[in-house]
Amino acid sequence: MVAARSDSPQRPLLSRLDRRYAVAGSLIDKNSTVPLYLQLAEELQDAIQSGSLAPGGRLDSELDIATDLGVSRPTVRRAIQELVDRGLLVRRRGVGTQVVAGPAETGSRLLSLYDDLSRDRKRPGTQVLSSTTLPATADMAHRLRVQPGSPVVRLYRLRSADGVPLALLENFLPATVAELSLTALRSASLYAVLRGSGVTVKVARQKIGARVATDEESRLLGRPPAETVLTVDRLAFDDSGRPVEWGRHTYRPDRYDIAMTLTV
Amino acid sequence: MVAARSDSPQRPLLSRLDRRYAVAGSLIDKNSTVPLYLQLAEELQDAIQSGSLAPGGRLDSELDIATDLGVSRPTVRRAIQELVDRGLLVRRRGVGTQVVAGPAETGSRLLSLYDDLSRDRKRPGTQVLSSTTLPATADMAHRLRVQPGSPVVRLYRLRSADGVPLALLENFLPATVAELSLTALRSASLYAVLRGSGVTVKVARQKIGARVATDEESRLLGRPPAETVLTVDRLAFDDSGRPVEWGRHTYRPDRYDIAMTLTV
DNA sequence: TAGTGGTCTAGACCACAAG
DNA sequence: TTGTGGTCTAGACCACTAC
Repeated sequence: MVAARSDSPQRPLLSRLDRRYAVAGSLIDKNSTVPLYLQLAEELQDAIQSGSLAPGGRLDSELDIATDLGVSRPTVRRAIQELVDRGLLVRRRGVGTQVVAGPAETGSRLLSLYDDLSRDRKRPGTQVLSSTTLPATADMAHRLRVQPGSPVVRLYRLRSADGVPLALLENFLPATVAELSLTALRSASLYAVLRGSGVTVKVARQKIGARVATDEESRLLGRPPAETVLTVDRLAFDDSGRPVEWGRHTYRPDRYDIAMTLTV
Repeated sequence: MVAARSDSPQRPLLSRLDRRYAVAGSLIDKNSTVPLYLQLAEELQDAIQSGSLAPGGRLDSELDIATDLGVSRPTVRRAIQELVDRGLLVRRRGVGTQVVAGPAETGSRLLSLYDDLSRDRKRPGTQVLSSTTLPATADMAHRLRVQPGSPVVRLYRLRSADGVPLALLENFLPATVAELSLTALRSASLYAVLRGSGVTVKVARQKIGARVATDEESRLLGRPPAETVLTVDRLAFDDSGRPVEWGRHTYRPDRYDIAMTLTV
């Protein structure tokens, strides 16, 4: 409701502002450790997803919101930009900011299958099929920027949702990157485990494709032979720009697809 | 080269700054219509992709760059943020900004297949197989936020690269959105044609999956029956947040995959 | 003409990492 | 302690849209 432009223009501007301002005090907490622009972004997202801000509806101007909330315009702009990046708002100069139509999609469904499943309340499970250290092939060495022959950890995991096999995850990591706890890997995503070891994944580049499953993949995924699989080939980098993980994943396309929001 | 921190710390700081400053004048043009932060972002991207800024290399601090170039720190921050979003740079507080390893990937490969192919110099071609207006089914009406039965344009196109069939593109648009020139569609992307009609696509939500091709798809794509196809199901919105296009696309996975960069 | 978002400035204080 | 990026302020001018 806050920052929602009234659809009844006959109501005086000032009283609308005043009414909102009375609520504004509870909106953002300047003493919180959470940045103001993130607090405001979350408030706006809640308002959109709860329907208080209807699709097609216009927000108040950035300056109005800033005045109402007692923050600066750049802070408001940054909050709005967050939601533009998430595909929930669109802006036009000379016009204003409007809510994008359609259902409020949830998270990314891009980087962590485990977290995706958790968010969808799907009860994720992980079976570590194999965990070995082997010398880097030329291909691995090239991708991971290590010397050929240097030790690389290979993880091979079967990810399931509600007990049904969903994906085969093959990952390669330079052995120098981290010691991995197999126990932890059963109940968390690889990136979460890495974070616990001080490795922060910041960027990933990936390619999505499709092909016919191998016999092994079909067997492990509990599918008839020669079915289709969705594939993801990913290289992840940490916060110093160094490659820390190369992943080749195959998904059952009858039970999973990759969702994303694009902004121009 | 500009803004590259020297790897030889014995060189005095001041002379490094002076040397860069001499170049700085040609770097950005304050009278250009191109925003300063975009000019700087392009300069930095060129420096990274040309190898002047090596993977793992550190940039000068934001304040140093701002001083050198004679712009404010927020402008420099915004330029750097652009490249962080593109997955070329990573930042750590207390440490600095570093270049992400790996080959400089080109564009998005996400929204416009036609533009992707052009960028890769692949000579894209389009055959409009069908262009009809039909009443909206319940499914179309729900997605496009129109009344069931209201007129919807259905486009069915075969996209090829260097003469080889690559993808089947089926699109539905509310007839009120735009008049589409079939001639223009043969030599441009749908979104480019829409833009010419005053419709600006700002946001799109899509799901990527895979399945076995239908007989018709196999025939049109010039493939044996029952091969795998990569599928994209997309809903696009214009700059007022209104749904303007629903697309169902199928790709030959042996000749195309979907590449993207993710940032956390 | 009035109002909107887009860009830019010149400061400030802070949390964090490293020496 | 020093330097880094992270956040925030309080202005300013502009291009564009709608009336």
